[in-house]
Amino acid sequence: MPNGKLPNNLKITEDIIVKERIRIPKKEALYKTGDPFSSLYAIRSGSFKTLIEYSNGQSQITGFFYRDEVLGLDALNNKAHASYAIAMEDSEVCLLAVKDIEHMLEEFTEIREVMVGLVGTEISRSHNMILTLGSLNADQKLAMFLQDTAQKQETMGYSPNEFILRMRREDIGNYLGLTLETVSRLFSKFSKEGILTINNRNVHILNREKLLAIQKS
Amino acid sequence: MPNGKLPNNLKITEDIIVKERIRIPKKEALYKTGDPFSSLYAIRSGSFKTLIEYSNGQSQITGFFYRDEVLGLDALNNKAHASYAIAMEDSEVCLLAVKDIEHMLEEFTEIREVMVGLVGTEISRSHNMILTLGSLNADQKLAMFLQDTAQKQETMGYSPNEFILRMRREDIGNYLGLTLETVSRLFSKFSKEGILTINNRNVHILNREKLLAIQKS
DNA sequence: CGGGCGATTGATGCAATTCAAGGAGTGTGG
DNA sequence: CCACACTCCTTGAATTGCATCAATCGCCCG
Repeated sequence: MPNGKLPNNLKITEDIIVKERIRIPKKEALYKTGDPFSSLYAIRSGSFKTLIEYSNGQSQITGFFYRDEVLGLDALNNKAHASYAIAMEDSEVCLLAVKDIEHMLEEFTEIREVMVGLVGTEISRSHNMILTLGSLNADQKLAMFLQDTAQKQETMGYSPNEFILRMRREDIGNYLGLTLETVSRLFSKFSKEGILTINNRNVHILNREKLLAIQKS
Repeated sequence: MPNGKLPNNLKITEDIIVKERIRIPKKEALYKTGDPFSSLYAIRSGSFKTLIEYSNGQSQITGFFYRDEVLGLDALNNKAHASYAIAMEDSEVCLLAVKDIEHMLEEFTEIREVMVGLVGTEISRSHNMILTLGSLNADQKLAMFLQDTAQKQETMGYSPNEFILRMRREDIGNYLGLTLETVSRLFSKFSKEGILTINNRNVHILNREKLLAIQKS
């Protein structure tokens, strides 16, 4: 499970994991800070952003999530969500209702393994984000973001070199610790350098080597 | 378990958790990137920093850890450590040898609860770090760091307002995404403003209110 | 007591932000 | 289906927060 995905062969009693689907319209919240930890959520279609609110009203996006990824682990700590999950487009999720997560872990080896994988993935994802925010410059950050997005596209079975961004410039900037203007300028710069073309939110990566070079510079 | 601590009442068969202590001298590694996931480590005395190495040779400190905190969760993902843990002073840790972590989880409800707590704490700690790195300015970052350190001191039963920093200015800077010079200047500035006194690594916080105000500004 | 690492402080530079204006795309209601 | 409004994006110019470069100081520790 390299990317926090649930395996397809997961067949669990419905009493433990309810495969109920729910629809979340664009811009609406799947969960909010303080919501009790009642479920994990596997994305079946669409995409989400997760964000933390800071006490002065600002907020920080902590991740973008796509099909087959799992949301909600931030509530493990104290049984309440510590962040918001907002749909970036009309989306569908499967509820993995956790009536009692300890109970669930007790019963099924399969679930245990899955949970350890999911949690491990989230930890390493977060550490990677700390690395990005803490030590990369703006060019490197955006290059990293694009590589990451490309890879997620590929994982979903789409072309890694041609995709639609689901979020605004402002969100990308917030996520990377930059302003929306800087993000926009970087897209223009990368475009001039022949690394990609960008029309509104349609990205076409032309030179992945160069992107990698920037990221590692 | 608000802070990733192991409860004192933890009594588990030695076959599962070996309470063996090992000593790690200052500057030496408890584990390195790539080391197989053989144990978790509970700090019994001393302190550690954890860091990720970036492909170009730079590194990013992801956390500072003190007595009763647990290290090693970064290996959950793929059974190998993704970071370094380096002792900042002569330290002692208890090995929580994980011969088979799934097996361990299977046997003991207590361990399951502890693990969920530890893992949840690490996730929320990481998210908090993303928030700090992504959206705070230099003053706010250092204020946050000092508050955090003060709180950890208090948790350990020491005065939250008077403590010794175990790391160099360079490490604080690296951790916060700043240079060592900026950190030094900020200490001087805070000192001039009567927020604290600092002599070398001895910190005395004089005005915690002001520190909080900076952090939330 | 001397060597060396760590910390401070100053001068300068630059990357990214801020402020500002205009343009382009999207959706909605007439 | 068009017009208007609104949100999002781009680009330029000025500003600034933090980094970089550099010199000196001072505290340990052998």
